[in-house]
Amino acid sequence: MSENDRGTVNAVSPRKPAATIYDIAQLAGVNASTVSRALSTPGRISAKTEQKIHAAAKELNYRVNPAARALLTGRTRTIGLIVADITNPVFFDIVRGAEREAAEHDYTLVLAEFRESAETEMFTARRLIPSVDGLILATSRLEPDEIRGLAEEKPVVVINREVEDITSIVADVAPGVDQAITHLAGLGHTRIAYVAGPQRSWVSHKRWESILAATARSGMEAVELPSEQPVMQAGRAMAPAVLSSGATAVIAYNDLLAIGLMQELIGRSVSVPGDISILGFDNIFGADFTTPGLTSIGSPHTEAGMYAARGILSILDGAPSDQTSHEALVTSLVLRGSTGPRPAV
Amino acid sequence: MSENDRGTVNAVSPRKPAATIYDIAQLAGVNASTVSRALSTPGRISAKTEQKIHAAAKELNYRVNPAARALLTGRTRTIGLIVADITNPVFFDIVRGAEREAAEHDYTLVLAEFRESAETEMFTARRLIPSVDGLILATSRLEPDEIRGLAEEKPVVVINREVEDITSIVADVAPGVDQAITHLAGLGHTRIAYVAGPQRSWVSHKRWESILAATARSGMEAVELPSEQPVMQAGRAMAPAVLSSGATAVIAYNDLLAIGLMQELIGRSVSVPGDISILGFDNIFGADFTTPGLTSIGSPHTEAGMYAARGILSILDGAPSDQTSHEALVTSLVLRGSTGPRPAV
DNA sequence: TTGTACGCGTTATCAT
DNA sequence: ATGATAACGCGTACAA
Repeated sequence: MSENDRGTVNAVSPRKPAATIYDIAQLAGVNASTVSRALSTPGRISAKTEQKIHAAAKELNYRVNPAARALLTGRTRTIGLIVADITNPVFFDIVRGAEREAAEHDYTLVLAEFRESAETEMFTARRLIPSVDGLILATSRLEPDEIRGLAEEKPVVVINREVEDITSIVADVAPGVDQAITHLAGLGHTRIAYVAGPQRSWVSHKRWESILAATARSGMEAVELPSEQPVMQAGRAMAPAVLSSGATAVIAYNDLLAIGLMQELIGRSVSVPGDISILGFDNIFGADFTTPGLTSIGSPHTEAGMYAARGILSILDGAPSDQTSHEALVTSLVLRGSTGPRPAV
Repeated sequence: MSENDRGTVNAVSPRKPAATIYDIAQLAGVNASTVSRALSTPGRISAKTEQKIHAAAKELNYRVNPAARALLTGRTRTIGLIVADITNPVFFDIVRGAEREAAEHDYTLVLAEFRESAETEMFTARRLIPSVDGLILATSRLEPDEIRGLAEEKPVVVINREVEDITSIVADVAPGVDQAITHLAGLGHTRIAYVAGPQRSWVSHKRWESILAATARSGMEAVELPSEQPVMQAGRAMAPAVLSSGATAVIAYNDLLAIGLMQELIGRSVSVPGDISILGFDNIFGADFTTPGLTSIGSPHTEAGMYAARGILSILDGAPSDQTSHEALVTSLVLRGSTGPRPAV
């Protein structure tokens, strides 16, 4: 019954409570509303009292209470970013870009990862959406309708996906693929294999279509080889199919597949790029760890994250949300050692 | 003057405002406070009205307004994580662990990156601290006093660093190093080189001390070689020093150094592990991209992030904040192909 | 068991 | 130019 009963309270709060505008008002000898004005609408106040108020604020180490402000304004100055897998190297550049752009505009990034089903993703989105001003979905497995539903509550931007009525950030694959095919054509290759990603992957199809178009333009042949999963092990497993495809250059759906394939080929004493050239997509962290380094068609992931955050901010500023803005977001070829001249027959 | 003047407003808010407990109260025909109780203190309410309220809440798709709750309770259910560099592979596992643990307890992770000076870090911390319940500093360059100052406002936990009076999460290097040295001893090595990290790095010294102790115990020699920066290029530059050191096995301060060194050695036709064995620290993403794969002394980064978040939560629950809790957080050896028998002389 | 009333810190609308 | 006051949504002590 004693006041010591709730020992937990004491243990947490030798912390001094944060100063409020009332504390400042008292210290500066003015009204709290004057303090608020001095701090949020500078210039509307006599220079002298403004001085005093700022001095008092600094002395008390004042910073606004975001909750109080949010309660009134409805804005949290926070952007949520939901990714499937934080440790996927494709994502941390996106995270970085979004965080950078947010911080630039004095916004804060809230990050969440869903590792399971679309159900988990929806759960996560629902959990986050009340506390953010907008939501970025970096690799959503949600249905278009679900995404549009979220967008009715708060601004939503998707990355690497196209959803009607939703702002989406997608890098244009064509330039990078064109560079890659031109590069390979210049090296004398005439038959290309594409190790595809997951059947359901919209991105994988886009990449394949782009390759088809570019090879056709260069008078080359292209063949698509289905793979199991976009991971290294699956890449290794593709070696036989690749070897029997007759292709002298392989483009894999992503770098992990490419690296696995390359390791397996080298393990079988197939020279890369002597006997076969290998390219990946994404230019992930570590693509330069391999020997030879992996030539890759890279997307500007950081920029994608930045544009996504910027998209949220501009919707908050009143822009329509259905504009797809891939402009200025293009892939490009990153040349390393895994591509070389077509072997003499 | 017309009501169309503020066109921006219209553009943003075809969005329906979120439902409040008042909306639920009206729909269920009860008072708002009853709704609040039904939702936050289940059981204190007649089963029948509780049913009605929950039904109404579901129908209106109600979720609490975090700002309102935070204003009242002083808790945001949010944990801030500040890292120097999101794209450093050591960090995303930390991020993942912290996010996972936070989500587990219905907390949300706020992420911020400072890429510059300690000044930027302090600025970032100050920006974040009003809106979070606690702060994790993953690689702080702040002075101990600065960190303690932050800890006066909100719970603070540091990772990979020890600060007096501050909960710190540091993996115990010894077990991993012991395993590594035992492994190398078993392979016949007797002279080890340590390619050190930055002079000022507390972690690098710890690693060196641990190596010294372990090698002494095994009757081996160890020599420390200073490097410029913990990056691949610097690792490449270490090749001559390593070769002239007389060591048959090298442990690098981190995997990037190790990979750079390995690439350079292989480029000089030095066989790895035939002529020299190489180990790194951290077991980063991509350590298996190299040929041979890099043997590395790994830390459980995900767990570190989890423990850090858990530390914040337990301080919030009333635990003292000065307990250093490295228990159960130990390094271990991840064996790959870059280590092998000592070459015959 | 349920309703009433107040306060959290801030901004905005009045009035002075 | 500045002070007084209401309002944001929620939780809770108190009253009924």
